[in-house]
Amino acid sequence: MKIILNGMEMEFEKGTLPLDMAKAADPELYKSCVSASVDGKLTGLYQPVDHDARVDVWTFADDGGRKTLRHTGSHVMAQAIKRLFPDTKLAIGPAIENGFYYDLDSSHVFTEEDFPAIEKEMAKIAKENLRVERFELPRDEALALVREMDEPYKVELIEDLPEEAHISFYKQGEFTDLCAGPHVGSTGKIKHFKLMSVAGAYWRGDEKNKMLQRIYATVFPTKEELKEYLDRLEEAKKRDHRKLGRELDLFAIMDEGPGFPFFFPKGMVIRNELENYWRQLHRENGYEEIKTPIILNEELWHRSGHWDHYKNNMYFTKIDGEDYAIKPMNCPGGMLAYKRRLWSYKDLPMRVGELGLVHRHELSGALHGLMRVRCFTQDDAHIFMTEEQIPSEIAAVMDLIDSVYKVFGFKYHVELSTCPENFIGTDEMRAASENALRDALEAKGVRYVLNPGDGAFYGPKIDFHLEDSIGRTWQCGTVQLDYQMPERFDLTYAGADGEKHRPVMIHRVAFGSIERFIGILTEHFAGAFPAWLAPVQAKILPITDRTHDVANQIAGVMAAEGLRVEVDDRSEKIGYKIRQAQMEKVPYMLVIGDKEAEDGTVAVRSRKDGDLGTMTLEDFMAKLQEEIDTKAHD
RNA sequence: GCUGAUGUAGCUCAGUCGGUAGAGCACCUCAUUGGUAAUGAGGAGGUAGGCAGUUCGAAUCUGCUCAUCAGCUCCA
Repeated sequence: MKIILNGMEMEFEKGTLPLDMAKAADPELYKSCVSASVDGKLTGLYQPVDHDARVDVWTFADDGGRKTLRHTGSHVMAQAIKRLFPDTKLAIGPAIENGFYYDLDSSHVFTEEDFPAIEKEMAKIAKENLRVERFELPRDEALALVREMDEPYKVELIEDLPEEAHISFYKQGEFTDLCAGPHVGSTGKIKHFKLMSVAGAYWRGDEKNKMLQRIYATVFPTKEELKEYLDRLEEAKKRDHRKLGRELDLFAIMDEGPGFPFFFPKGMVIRNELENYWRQLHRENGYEEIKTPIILNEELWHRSGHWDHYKNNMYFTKIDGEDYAIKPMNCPGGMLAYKRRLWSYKDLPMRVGELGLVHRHELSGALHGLMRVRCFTQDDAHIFMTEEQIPSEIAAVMDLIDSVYKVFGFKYHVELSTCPENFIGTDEMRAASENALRDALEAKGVRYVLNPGDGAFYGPKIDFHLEDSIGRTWQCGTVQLDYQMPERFDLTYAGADGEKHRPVMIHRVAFGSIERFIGILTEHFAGAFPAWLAPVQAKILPITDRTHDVANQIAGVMAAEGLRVEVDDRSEKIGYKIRQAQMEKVPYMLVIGDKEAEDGTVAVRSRKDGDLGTMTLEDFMAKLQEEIDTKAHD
């Protein structure tokens, strides 16, 4: 039969294993191969190929290889756990991004203290080097087997499969598990592993179901790769915005206000610079700005649909005996602002921005530093437009968001969420709005993940996701197309025909929330903010008391130009002052000794490149100003 | 909200068997006036997250509660 093996055309006997194909093709590949796919389907190295096919053999460097090794890792862990805690019932144990997990139901409550024992047993299983063997059973026999094994979760899984399905199992020594596979050939491959954490997880991801115990772990082909991964995690922890926020005195969340962040003077500098940038950008792109109240009466929220669909996340209050709500979103206020007068089609598209403070009652367990809070400021805007204007406005918003992320050097991915089950509009509106967003993505050639039913109750959305320091992604920007609110609020404009027409609207944010964005930014730059955002742009460090006056003069000149400077005039040695400024991640340090004081120069040190030598104050200021104006970052 | 873990000085942490707390950094004072990541000496700083309980005695054991961390669910 004819096989295209990793792009090479080759000839093999029917029934050859991908493993043997690799062996014949390339000894290097044979040594490092972990898995294989046949015609794009991941089936491993040990399922014979009996027809002409494209076979790709994967190493650990490939997704398929990683997935396969880690999947076997989860079986080895499950086997170890079954040996140590025999009454444990197994649920599911897939490979994930950086490792694998297994969901377990056990009378034993697993804690990290159990890890060494489990790891020891896993090492033993690796040493036993058990063959991992696949077998298939018809559905009824498979059911009988898992019933006999007393694995209720597996029974449930099989019961959901179609009658005629043939069900695959993998067996290694005394351990057998229902599993689609594939796996590596033997447990001896699972050598360099580590159990990471235990957590609860609902059976089948549904909070109405029983909560199982999930053990996270990882496995790598070599000791070095495992160590490198663990080191990288350690490094990433140092970038955690919660830690840096405290160390750099930017922001904090106190026990007295869970989910309600405080911003300190240095954090406020960053926040204000972001807002200045935002305002300028939006002015340039034809946006106006408004501010709507934080508290509005309850009736408004009935009209908007929030009462029916968002009540659980809202805070309420009473004023003069009347019911009021604290806004969880800015749109109803924006609707009222639009309705203040009649508009003409000539006024559209109307782009109205608002840095709006919203409050949402998030579940306590969901709170996470600045990333997930209970009050935050959205850099919101509502665009009111005619239907014809939809494509160009969506495209413009996507470009705007892209340009914002480019300024910071962010990579991001895009997701399209379609209307949810509780969507409040008609089927036509659902189709029109979903198509408009899909068309916009496709016209731009943007690759996206599809999330069916994840949109807002009033419409579908395109989300922009940014990564945090340990690879978790957070939704920041979003573009939502909405036919609903204009309907509910009876928004109109006068068309060229003199008749009233209904506008369509876009809800959109670029930062998402200023708080979350600052959290992501802090981790992205590891606290070393570019000069335009840095709370202190230059720190002036006199070497002795003799140069204090000159240092203060320099600071005065710079501050007069709007630069953010501090003078460290403590009687400490220069090395100590530098160390401290360096730890504060101040972009520039100006060392002022007798020499500089006499010449009227400054000795410049950059936090990144160290000593830059001596230059005139004017030259340094021009350089710094240039860096600020271009929003340059490392 | 759910599962598990954690909570000692501003920060990072130690504290054995239950006998009312200790270090480093930071802070303050004094001396030192120094050239690119830590000068030295001294001082101040804590109702042990909170509330109960057990005990002659609780940071330590128990219960409840609050907060945080990891994950699930949910979301900007």
